[in-house]
Amino acid sequence: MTQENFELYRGPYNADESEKKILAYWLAHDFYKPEYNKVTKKADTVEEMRQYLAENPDKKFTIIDPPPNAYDRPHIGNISGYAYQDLLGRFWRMNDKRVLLFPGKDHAGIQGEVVVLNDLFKPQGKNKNNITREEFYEQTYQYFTEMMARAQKDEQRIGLSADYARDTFTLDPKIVHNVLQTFIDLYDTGKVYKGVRIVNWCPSCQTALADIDTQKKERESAMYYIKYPIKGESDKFITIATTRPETMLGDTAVVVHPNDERYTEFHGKTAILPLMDREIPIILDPIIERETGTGALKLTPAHATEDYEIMIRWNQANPDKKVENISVIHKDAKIVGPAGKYVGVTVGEAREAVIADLKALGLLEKEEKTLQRVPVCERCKSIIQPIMSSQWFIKTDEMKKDGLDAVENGHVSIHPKYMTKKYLHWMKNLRDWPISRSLWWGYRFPIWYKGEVEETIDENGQITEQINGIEISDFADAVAKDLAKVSFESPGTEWKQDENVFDTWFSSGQWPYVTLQKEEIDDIFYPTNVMETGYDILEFWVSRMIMLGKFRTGKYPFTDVYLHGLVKAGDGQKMSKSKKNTVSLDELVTNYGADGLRLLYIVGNKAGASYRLDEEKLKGYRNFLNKLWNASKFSMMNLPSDVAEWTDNFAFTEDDKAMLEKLNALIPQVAEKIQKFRFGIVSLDLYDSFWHDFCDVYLEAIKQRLYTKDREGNPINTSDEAVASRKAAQWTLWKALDTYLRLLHPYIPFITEYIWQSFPKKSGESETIMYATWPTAVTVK
RNA sequence: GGGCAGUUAGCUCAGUUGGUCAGAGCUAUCGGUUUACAUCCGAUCGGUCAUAGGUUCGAAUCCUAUACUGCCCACCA
Repeated sequence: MTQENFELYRGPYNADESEKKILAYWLAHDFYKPEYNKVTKKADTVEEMRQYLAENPDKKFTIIDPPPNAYDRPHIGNISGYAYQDLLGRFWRMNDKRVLLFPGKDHAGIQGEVVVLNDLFKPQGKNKNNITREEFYEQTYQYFTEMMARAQKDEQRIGLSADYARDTFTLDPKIVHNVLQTFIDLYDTGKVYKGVRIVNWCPSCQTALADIDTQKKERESAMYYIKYPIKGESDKFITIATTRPETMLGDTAVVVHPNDERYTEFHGKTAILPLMDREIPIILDPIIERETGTGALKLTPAHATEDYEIMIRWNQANPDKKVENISVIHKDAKIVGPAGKYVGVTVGEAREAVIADLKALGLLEKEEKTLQRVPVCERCKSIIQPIMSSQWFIKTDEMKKDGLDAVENGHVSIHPKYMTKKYLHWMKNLRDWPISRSLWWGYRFPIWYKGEVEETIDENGQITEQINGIEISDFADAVAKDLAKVSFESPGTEWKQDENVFDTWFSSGQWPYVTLQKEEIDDIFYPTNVMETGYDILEFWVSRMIMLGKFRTGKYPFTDVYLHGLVKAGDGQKMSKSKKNTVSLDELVTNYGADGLRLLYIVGNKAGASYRLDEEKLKGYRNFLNKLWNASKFSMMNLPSDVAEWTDNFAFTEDDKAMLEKLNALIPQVAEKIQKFRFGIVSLDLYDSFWHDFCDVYLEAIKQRLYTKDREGNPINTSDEAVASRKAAQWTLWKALDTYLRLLHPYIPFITEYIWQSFPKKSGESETIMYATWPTAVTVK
């Protein structure tokens, strides 16, 4: 690569063109690899790197880049993360560390599946009913592979100096195997179990949905007030209010607030469930709002999420007076179980019949019109039925201890600090983690059944599971009866694999070590140093990485967590396609340069704080790049090519000394603040110092000393004194610009590299500024 | 309802161990420059740092309360 390619052309700085040239230069070398050896100026072998880092364990710096959704180009928010990750990487690289930024792409579970069903399969007239699971997986994998290549280009364009040769997809076979191994380890150590739990069930898609996969829809509905007689007191009733009267068939209790005087007389008594004539206890829970409805809640634990929670709470506090749950709605949204004459009809039909029968009995006190917000399936808009279903869980009681220990005892620091409270609050309230999802796109459970698995509801409303027609009490029972196995491979042709896939967070929660293990460099780079991500996934992702990392490797996966704020649209609103306030990455990079955009992400911003995509600021940063460009051109017009080699005692003036002193103060300040994750704040000082101290003050002050000709072209400054003064100014100018370029490189890598290419350098100096060393103070005499 | 933040010049925001911290950029007004600068430079205007108490020799900075704003979680029987 010759210098002609990087000449300081006339006119304003053209960021787009210049950055593309620099990117091509970087990518043509091994600069992004931690194997790069700045002494030999080529990449070591992995073994040489291993050796070197074994002898110099403090010389490594690792960030695992959060993998964005592979099916799309990274959005403005993902890109902002890269700016911070890359800043840290470049800073430490200049500070003599072997830096590994590890890129990846996520398969994105349910979101990914929805996208391919709409964008890939629907246009072909295909859906999950007319293709096989294998076809689906194969085509989707192919589609994702193509999309990932595109996403990688965007990462490169923003300047992320990641080791792209190691770019890894979450469904890479090696990763899959390793993630499944973790599940098997969890199973072997008794930390995973299959249990019955309430889930959001979509009767149309025939799948369980995570809360996040549901939407709320408003609809006209009626509130029914139903009188439940009190046992042994024929003239007394307790009235409940409900919008879903059909669920009363599964009622197992009535709940009131313990301090509600209206119901004190019923404490400990029993109500008679109308229509079913079932005796149900009246229990207490302070979560009940006395003003809502009648202040008395009918409890249907099998078909209402909150009721289920109340039941769990009550049963834990009252083990001797446990409340049952009774299922009366099946996966097809029809009535089943101990529901008498209503069995077999749909939920809607059951509602009408129940109301009619209550009226006939005189137990319907009144009904009122009301607006109800019902959960619907995000995909097909069907109304969700909460039902009991068998799901896989991870026991979190022990992992939770690790999760707390990591942060409470300072093994992992969270920036900003106040987010620690969010984390601990979430961790303390953590319950067992349901990890199965009824999807096709993801890691299928390494669980095999000998025959079909069926879930049925018996005459008592209890879920029972059968394999090949044989009833089993739980998974361990199935294993004991040789009806189920945990294994990577199929145990035989008659065995069928569990239909579920893992929750995406189960796999991405293992990302720091599975990536490094795939490359067989985990012994070198694990644990990593920093996890840099958005604060919105602190609980979802960071916490899981900490717990699973400790479980699987015995070590916490990183020491610092930096949480960036979210980028909002120019109007201060959250960016979303539906609001039409998104801006394309291409547009921003073309107009302001990747460097300009990086400055927007970083300058003046702090951890956890959101900020807006402000065009005015971007223009300001573009001007800054142009200022740097012009100041550099001016400097080089006035610098002899051998200035870097000068070592004389210079005749410094007060201006020179002031400039060098300013830099001496700035250098450690920038380094210190970056190490404390305060790089956004200190960049203001750097920005200001360059523009003001260097351009406005120093450059203007030395112009008269630099000139060798006047306006008419006559020689000036020819005396010995003037020559010595010019020399001091030239050297100071060179030293100052050299220092600013280095200090600025982690923030604006492209333009600093571009200038560096033509900048006078000492012999033996790094060809790329990426491996130039962080500046040190100059002694001024 | 629970949790976490924010409230500083017209606008967007800095100000982390309480003592040159009352700031930056943009905007506005005025002046200058064009042998680096789609310009750039200099100057000016502008805030009782949400409100009320408290701690302190001293508080934008710590504590309490109040009022707004935003985000996350739960829920609406």
